[in-house]
Amino acid sequence: MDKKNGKYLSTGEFAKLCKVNKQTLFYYDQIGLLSPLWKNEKGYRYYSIHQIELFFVIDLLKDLGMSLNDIQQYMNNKSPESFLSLMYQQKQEIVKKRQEIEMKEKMIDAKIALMEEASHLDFQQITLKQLPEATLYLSRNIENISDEEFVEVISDFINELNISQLDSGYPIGGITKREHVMKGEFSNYSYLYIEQPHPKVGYPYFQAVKGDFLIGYHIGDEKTIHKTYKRLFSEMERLNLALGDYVFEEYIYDTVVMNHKEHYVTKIMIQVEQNSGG
Amino acid sequence: MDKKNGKYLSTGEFAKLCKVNKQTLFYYDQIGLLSPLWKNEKGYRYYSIHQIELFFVIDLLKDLGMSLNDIQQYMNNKSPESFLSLMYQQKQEIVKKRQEIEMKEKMIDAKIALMEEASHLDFQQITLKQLPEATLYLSRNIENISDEEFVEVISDFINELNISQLDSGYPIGGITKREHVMKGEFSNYSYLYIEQPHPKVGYPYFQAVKGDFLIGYHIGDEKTIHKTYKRLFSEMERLNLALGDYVFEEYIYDTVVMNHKEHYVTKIMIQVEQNSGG
DNA sequence: CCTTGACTATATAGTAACTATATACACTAG
DNA sequence: CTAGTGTATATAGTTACTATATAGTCAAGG
Repeated sequence: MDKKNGKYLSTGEFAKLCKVNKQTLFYYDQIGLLSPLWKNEKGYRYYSIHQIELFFVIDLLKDLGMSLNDIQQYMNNKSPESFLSLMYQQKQEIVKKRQEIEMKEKMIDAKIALMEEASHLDFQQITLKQLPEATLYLSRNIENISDEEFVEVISDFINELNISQLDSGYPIGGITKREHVMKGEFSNYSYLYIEQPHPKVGYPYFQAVKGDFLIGYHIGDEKTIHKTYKRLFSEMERLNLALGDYVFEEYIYDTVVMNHKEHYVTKIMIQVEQNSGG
Repeated sequence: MDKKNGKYLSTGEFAKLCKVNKQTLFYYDQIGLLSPLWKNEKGYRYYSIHQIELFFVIDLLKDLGMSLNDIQQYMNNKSPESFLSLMYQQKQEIVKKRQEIEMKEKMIDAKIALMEEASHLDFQQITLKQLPEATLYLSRNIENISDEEFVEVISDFINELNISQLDSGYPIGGITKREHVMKGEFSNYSYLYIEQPHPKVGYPYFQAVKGDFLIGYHIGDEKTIHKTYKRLFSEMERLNLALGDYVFEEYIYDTVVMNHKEHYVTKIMIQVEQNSGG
């Protein structure tokens, strides 16, 4: 693997092989990270073809998030043993990175699915649907809490999602109990939730009640949501339906895709039952 | 999902929730990427809890390699449609990223395997082994080429590895034909090669001849490799073996783990056959 | 022999996206 | 009313390049 000791590569040639800017190699030489095997009397740099391997390792470590400084620490202290232990370390790093990327890919998939679905919806329409069982991750109970507590809860909830890698990319929703809805406290949520399309085992999930839901959409600020609830209630009456145990609310369009509150869209899913005395 | 319109978050609180430096939020405000919902008369910033969603999307896009400038272009031009097309775009990006990471993980695995193996070797030992079939990716034929051509070939080879994602992390080796070895031209390689432990389909591979190999290690500069060949040849004579069709050479320890050429280790694998007139 | 063009070099400044530091004002608890 | 924590702005520093300006080198062609 060393046939042609005679031929060395100029900075330009070596840069092309490494697929980097020539300036980058000047820089690496300057900081002493990767210097050419020799310089001629005019200061011209000449790299050996073997140095490409070294560059590739530097590039790999860089990609894995190591700083040039840390890489240099290793390079000043090369040995098969230290390289091996470095590789074991980087193996752990890359596994974490891969898992993060896989999660982000799922998040993107979820956002695409949500947006595609939304694009085919008529927000004026009120529909009765039997929803399939979905797995939800819940916050702790948040009935009747104060503003400060609410912020704390949502912070904790988001932290849990981060730590346990449960941010599926689906919106965070709120669950309101029948008793609060009856009193007109539409936004007195009992729980926050996030749907888990690929549930992991070993976490305390809330299995969403499968069942019939009346689904409608509120367009505009949350403050006027009672109007939409009113429309939904009349529809329930028309269809001879009774309010079930829970109502689910989630944003379809929010600050991520809309500039003004008037254009936000909230999906309201009211659990319903056939009225006994039909 | 909007219970507590009353409570806003200060820069510090919001930063904690986003898991970033407070300064970063100042910076985002300054460049107009993410500004608080309102500022009070003293200049204090107040963020809505909903803005966390926006931050998460910014963070996601940033992780996927978008510049803050490009993210801002989107943010100035929000709509469900543009968000959807952005997500489709980013889906492609992340698939590429995932594949790259998977490849790098395999490279690290390969380097760990190689280093582990090497650490258990006695480089003085000459051994006779039956090697299992391995899949190799070959360069074009490079017999008797000039220095300049050699550099060109190795450049092309490395480019192919990059383009076709065939850099397995295994060392690049050289194959010498019997006829050149007989003439003492140990480094007049006929091909360069790289082992493919997880071969992809649809590429023109060279299936390494399964067979018996005499394996020895050369320590030091490639220039003195004839000495090691001499040792190997006497061993072949002692064992009554004849030279087979090919010899494989690859670096075990090189510039990546050693500082001086005297410590480089080259593995020499000579294909052998039982002498007919034993 | 001279010029042209493509290379090489150094030195310096600019870039993105923070990050740290210095200084000053605000608010809350004891 | 002061100490401690928070907020703000302004400015400088950081990493890993990247671009620009200026100048020397070299080989080929006229």
